[in-house]
Amino acid sequence: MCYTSGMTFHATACPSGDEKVQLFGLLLETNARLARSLGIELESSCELPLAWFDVLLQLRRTPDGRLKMNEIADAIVHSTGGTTRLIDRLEQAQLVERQNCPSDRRAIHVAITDQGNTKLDEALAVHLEYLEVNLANRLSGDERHTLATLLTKLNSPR
Amino acid sequence: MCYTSGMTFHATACPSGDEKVQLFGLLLETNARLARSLGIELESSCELPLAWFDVLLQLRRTPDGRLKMNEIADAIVHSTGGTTRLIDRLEQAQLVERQNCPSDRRAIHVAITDQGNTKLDEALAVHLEYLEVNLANRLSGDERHTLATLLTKLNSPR
DNA sequence: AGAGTATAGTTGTACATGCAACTACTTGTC
DNA sequence: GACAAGTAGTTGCATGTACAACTATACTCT
Repeated sequence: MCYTSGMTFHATACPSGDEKVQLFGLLLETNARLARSLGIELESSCELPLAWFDVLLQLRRTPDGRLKMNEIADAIVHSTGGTTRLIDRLEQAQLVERQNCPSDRRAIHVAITDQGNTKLDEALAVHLEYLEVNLANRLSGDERHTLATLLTKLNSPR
Repeated sequence: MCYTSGMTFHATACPSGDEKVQLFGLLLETNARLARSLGIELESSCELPLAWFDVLLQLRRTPDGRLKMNEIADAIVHSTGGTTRLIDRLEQAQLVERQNCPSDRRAIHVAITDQGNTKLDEALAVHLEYLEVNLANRLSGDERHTLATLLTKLNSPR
């Protein structure tokens, strides 16, 4: 289809080659490759699954190292059910702890522990090295800035 | 940490706010959100899981609608084991079929069927509409072109 | 205050995926 | 031509995640 000029298969003018479709595919693929290689790296150097790293990083970014379950779920783009069990595992590994929220008895605060902070520092060192190879080597500072801008637009709601 | 000026927690100068770390996080997050929303869309309008769509699209892009197992696995960034079962499901749904490869008796050709082509056309219509809303509405043609260029660089091996 | 609705989080269940071990075939080397 | 090494794909098993149903708490409106 669409390749050999003589063939006309699908009446719909073959949108599989559409510029937007290709771009979207490229985004999915790039992400999948990078996530996979980073995951392997983190797992093998720190025994830290990428999802755990992501959680710890979100907590670190917070002023007091603490987020509610649903905030975590949203930040890491998981279901709330999935997040419950993910946090179960992180808590069992003593990297985070659940705390009651005084103002809302339904809510749970998830706080990073000292062990969690230590682990995260370790992982960040690995991550930074990874980024040197996989980001900085491929994109200039300007390009990274542009990419960040474009992704932000893409990511914005509505 | 790194936010309130008075706090100095981690001696490592807090790389969680590093520009590259943030960019990488943004990439993961953007991708996760888009993949999720597209997945929901495709599933609800076409009963087609995103992974199936991805396989069909890869096959469509090929001159003769056919790929070997390991080519598919690489293209969609799955393990070969995972790909085997994914193709099992697609074959059971009669969207693709396995064919023996005459020149290498270990290899299997996976070919898209007529039903697969029909389903893919359906899904592409939904996808195109989705892209109009989520891509074209947010990024101009130039921006999309730039994004494609940057992602290609990121995706390139080495 | 009470009824109804909304929200936070957990749990049962199903399923998709990765990894490692395996079989079958091919290729290279002597 | 036989043996070793490499490659293609499948399978057992473990695990991580989503979805939907559920419990418990908060909010709203009268």
